[in-house]
Amino acid sequence: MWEALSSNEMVSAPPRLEAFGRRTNRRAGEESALPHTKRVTLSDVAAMAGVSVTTASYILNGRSAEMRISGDAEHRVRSAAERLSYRPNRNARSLRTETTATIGMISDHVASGPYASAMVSGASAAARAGDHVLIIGETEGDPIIEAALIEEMLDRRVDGIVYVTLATTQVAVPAQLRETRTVLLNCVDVEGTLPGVVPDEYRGGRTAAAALLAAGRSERVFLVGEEAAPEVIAERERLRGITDELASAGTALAGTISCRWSVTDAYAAMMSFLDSGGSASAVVCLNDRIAMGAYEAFAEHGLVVPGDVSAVAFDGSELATWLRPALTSVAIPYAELGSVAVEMLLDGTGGVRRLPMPLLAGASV
Amino acid sequence: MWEALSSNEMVSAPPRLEAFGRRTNRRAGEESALPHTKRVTLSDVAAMAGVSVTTASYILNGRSAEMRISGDAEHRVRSAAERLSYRPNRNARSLRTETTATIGMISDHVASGPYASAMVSGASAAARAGDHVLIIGETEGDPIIEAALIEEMLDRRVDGIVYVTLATTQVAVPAQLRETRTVLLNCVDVEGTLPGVVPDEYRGGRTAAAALLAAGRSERVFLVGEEAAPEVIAERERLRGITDELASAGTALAGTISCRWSVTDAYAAMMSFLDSGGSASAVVCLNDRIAMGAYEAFAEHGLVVPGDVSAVAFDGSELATWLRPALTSVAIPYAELGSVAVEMLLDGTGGVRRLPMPLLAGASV
DNA sequence: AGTCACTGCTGAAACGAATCAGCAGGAACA
DNA sequence: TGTTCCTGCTGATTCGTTTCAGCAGTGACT
Repeated sequence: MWEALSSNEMVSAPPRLEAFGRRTNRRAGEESALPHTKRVTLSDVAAMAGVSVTTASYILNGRSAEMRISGDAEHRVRSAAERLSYRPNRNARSLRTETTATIGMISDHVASGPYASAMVSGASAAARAGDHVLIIGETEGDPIIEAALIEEMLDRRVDGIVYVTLATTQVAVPAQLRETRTVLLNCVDVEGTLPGVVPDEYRGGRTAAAALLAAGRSERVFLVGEEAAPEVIAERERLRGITDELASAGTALAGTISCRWSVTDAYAAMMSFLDSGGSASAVVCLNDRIAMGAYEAFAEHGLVVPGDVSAVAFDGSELATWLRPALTSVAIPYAELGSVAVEMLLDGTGGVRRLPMPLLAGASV
Repeated sequence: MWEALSSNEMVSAPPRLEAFGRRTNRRAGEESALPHTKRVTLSDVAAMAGVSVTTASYILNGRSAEMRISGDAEHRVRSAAERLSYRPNRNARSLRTETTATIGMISDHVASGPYASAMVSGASAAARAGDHVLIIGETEGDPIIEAALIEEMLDRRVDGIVYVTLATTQVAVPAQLRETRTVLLNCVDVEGTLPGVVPDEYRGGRTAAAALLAAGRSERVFLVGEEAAPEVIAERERLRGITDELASAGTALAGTISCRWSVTDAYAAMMSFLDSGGSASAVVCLNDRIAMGAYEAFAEHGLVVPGDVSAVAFDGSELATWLRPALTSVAIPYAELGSVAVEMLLDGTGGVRRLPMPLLAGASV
């Protein structure tokens, strides 16, 4: 019914498998030690099925209807591909199509630190769901490494780049990023043009304050944490949310206990606050570690959480569940941030998305 | 002195830059919206320098001496490349050379969890140092995803794969991994053939025990943690190290307080131990979280660390420094594990390397 | 004058897929 | 008996590199 017209004198009978396995070794004496054994190519499949490479390509790319390929040919090609366990060479395909099914992820300290690495796995999962893979690179905050990594990714013709920062900040992104599709993750573009995704810190702030208000703690509420650098959005927005929520209940923060965002600093600051006669009915800690430091200071002063003093924090890390009593914390949805960023990249969605920060209820309020 | 012989009728005078910028747009009416603007290719560089593509390639690959290229031609090519800011297309190069300067990293839960993500950044840094990039994929422990990811990476012709597990285990790796160079990270091959790198858990165990002995705690020393699944190496080796070290001082473990490796479980187990009249001079906790749970139980029983009871643990996570008093912990060198794995991959080193687990001294002993 | 070696390059063929343009052969129609 | 249309394919080109094999031109030597 059909004629084999393939260039290398093949006729209908499919050659034996073993023969094929070897045929692909073109040059003699090239049995490399460890690396890739020569893999099956499309032309092997075509030859085995007795069709042209063109036809095989159309079939395997699902264009057989459009190209009016007979069911017979289709079946022969598919089973040949199966028997040879053919897998297309992505590099060759990419060269031709200018798409690589690859997403670059450039971060400052995300993968290294334990805090936000869920962004990586969220992104990785979403990439997989969209039939892409993730190339990652860490700049360690060095602009030179950053530039090199971006070049590297552009050289590999990634389909897009996710640019991610550990802290929720405003960033001036390197100009090269505008050469490809880019989505910002956990940061926003100073110029306001690039799409991105961040936690909704403002509403998170309101959530935290609302939790305290619901428990009747509206007086002597202190904020614990440091005023952050101007490019850090998180602190400013959270504070705005807290203030607004308290105001809506006719009250306000009693003050700020200033400290860096670490356990030991928070412990020290809270100790000196308490030592000097300070008294709080509730504290809003800017992250879970600060809350841990505060807990330690409370314990040392015989203060019981939540009886004597309530605490809410931000992050929703595992640490919050480890403390006794478990800490009520407004969570940063890291994994979701990562996956949404990748989805936006693949969809082509624009604008800045703000993801809700869910309240992780503990027993500290 | 030289003649321009390039195929497209170019003569010596380098054409204007702008002309080149456009020349590469072959088909008309193809100004795509966002994605890659057509990039400069090697033939653009060659044309501008008035040499053949071959010559340009040799020069830019540093083979000019070997190929006897004149300094003049070399200079012209290099400056053309510079002016056009030429960057080679990695896909095209990979297609020809069968090497991609890419390393695949397949993990079960490494990137997602906060614990071991430093392995990723260690690997990423080492990859960068070796002029490679890292493609990551998370299997979430699912063998189907795992197989798909490995295929994906082989399709992309990675130069090698780092196979990493969250827990230090013995694994039976998927057969496909043997198609490429593979290094195991934080796990060892059941068959014993694949190279890999793991923490030296046995010596880590000795280190932990030695720290207690040095402080004079040799009696009533309890192990806290659960007997792990048989494929988990960490627990068994640590225990062997602890036992041997104590034995060398003529003593032995007083017993095991069994619990899962989490804060709450450890707290509960330690509480019931203490409630039922148990008494320890020291505890060896199989990880930092267990120690945190133990701390909480000690505090509740009015026991002071290290006065009443000493504690050492394993992991060396940040948590150890957050506790009061700071926990003495035998650290898992995650970042180093990651970088060593990549280096082994690039070097071609074989065998299983065991990295020392440094003692992170706190104030708990 | 003829051979030779050397210098400084170049043409063309890969690599593995995607895709445009077209071509036999048969059926349908005038 | 042509012409046209449809079916079911295929050849050749392209993507951007690397690299093998070879080729003019020059000077040195016999």
